[in-house]
Amino acid sequence: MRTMSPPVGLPALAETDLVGQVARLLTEAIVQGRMPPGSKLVEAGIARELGVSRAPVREAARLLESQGLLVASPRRGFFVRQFAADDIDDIYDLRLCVERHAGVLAARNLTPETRDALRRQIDVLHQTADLDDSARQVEEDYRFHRLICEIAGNRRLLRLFDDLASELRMVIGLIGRLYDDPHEIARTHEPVLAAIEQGHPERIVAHIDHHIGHAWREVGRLVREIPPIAVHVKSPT
Amino acid sequence: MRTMSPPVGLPALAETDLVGQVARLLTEAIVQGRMPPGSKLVEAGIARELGVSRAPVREAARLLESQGLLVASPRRGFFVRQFAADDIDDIYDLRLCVERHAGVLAARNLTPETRDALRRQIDVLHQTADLDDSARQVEEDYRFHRLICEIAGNRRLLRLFDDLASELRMVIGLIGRLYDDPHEIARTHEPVLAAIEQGHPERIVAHIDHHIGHAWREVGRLVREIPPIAVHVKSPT
DNA sequence: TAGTCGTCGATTGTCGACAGTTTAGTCTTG
DNA sequence: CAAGACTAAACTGTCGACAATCGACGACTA
Repeated sequence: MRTMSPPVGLPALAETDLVGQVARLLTEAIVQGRMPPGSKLVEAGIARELGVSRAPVREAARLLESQGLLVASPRRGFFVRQFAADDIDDIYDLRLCVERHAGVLAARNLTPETRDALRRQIDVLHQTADLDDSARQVEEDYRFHRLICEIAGNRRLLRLFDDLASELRMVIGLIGRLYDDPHEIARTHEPVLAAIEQGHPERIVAHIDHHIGHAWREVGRLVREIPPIAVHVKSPT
Repeated sequence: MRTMSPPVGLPALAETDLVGQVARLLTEAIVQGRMPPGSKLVEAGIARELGVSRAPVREAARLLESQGLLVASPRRGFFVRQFAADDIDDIYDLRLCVERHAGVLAARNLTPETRDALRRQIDVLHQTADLDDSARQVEEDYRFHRLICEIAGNRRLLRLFDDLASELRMVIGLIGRLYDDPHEIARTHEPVLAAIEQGHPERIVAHIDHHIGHAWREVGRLVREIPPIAVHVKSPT
């Protein structure tokens, strides 16, 4: 009798994963603000819109639930997660914790190739700054930070970063525009990279603290300014 | 003026959340090693055993998938996650990152009550050490570390800790017994608490590093000793 | 008129069924 | 005897259906 070989993490050849596709679409809709926080996810509606039955939609919703983008309220359905000011603080606090660590690890693993990748991404940030495309700017910003986590070489850390980023994208999306001066933001990434190249843990942490701390304060301020997050949407509590 | 039904202390009616119950049972079975890593989750089997249909089982499986306890292999089903030595390193690395941060935050938020709670938990650890109940010992150990994360006051950080703990319990469960001298382990928690009471971030980090680093090396060694866990298991019983 | 109760449409939770795929076991062939 | 082909059983992915429940609205009462 042969032992059945369990999955070993190779990229699935055929992307026939319906649940995965639905999950991706839902995630997109949520972080882009098309499904605002507090709004109800009507299973039948989504299913009809996508031309599938409710089963895959519910399974996808469970994935997002475990990821924190949706909250399940028994017998009332799934609702898009709402963020209070506390949540912003929790997220940024954790992000700070994660990125500090990632920065130190990245410095340890840095190769000429990965260093160039980081530099190129800063170039992209500068180029994007001219486009006046806020969403794109935020996206490229995250890509830089994500690169650091990739270089750190801890897959679980990377996944955590992605989860946090989803939530932050969602918050930032509903704030509207974030950057007053995209070029300024692009520049503030440079000392972070410089510190990583130098390799002094203390300097790395200090610069990351400064960089992310700034975003934290900025987002926190905006969230507190616009506390009534809309809306006529039905909330689960 | 609105006449809301005045709260009369009724214990929120029994959780009829079938999916949640199934998820809890599956989690338990996995971390206890009754469903060994690599084994296949046969939906119909689980469903029959629990007296439900496959739909709730699949939804529960999606929750565990997003949590990392199961991996989905399209058209082949769900499998209990397998851990390689790399995974152990990733998990402990992240845990270290998280607990350092939690320790510093906990020191900042420490009150007489929370300090006493930590002390009491160390007492429990010493008492449990006499029982020669390895599983219980591991559980109480985690409870101490979890307390620190609770005191830190970041809900997302706490959830992350719980997720990591699930995975670690699973690994430790299949290693078998971990503690040579439970009393020794209990004692090693004391300097951590002392550092938190003192409140010097550097001391806190240093002691947590020492404490968790020790576990990391120990578990890593054991995992490398028993590398490939051959799986002939087709379905859990 | 404010608050409560009853009714009805809308939605969720769960189930059983079916088609298509994977797996295990057997047989064939070089 | 090993490797490959073939067959049957087992399993997954998805669907549609149905009962239970929720939320909204209007009728009723004090």
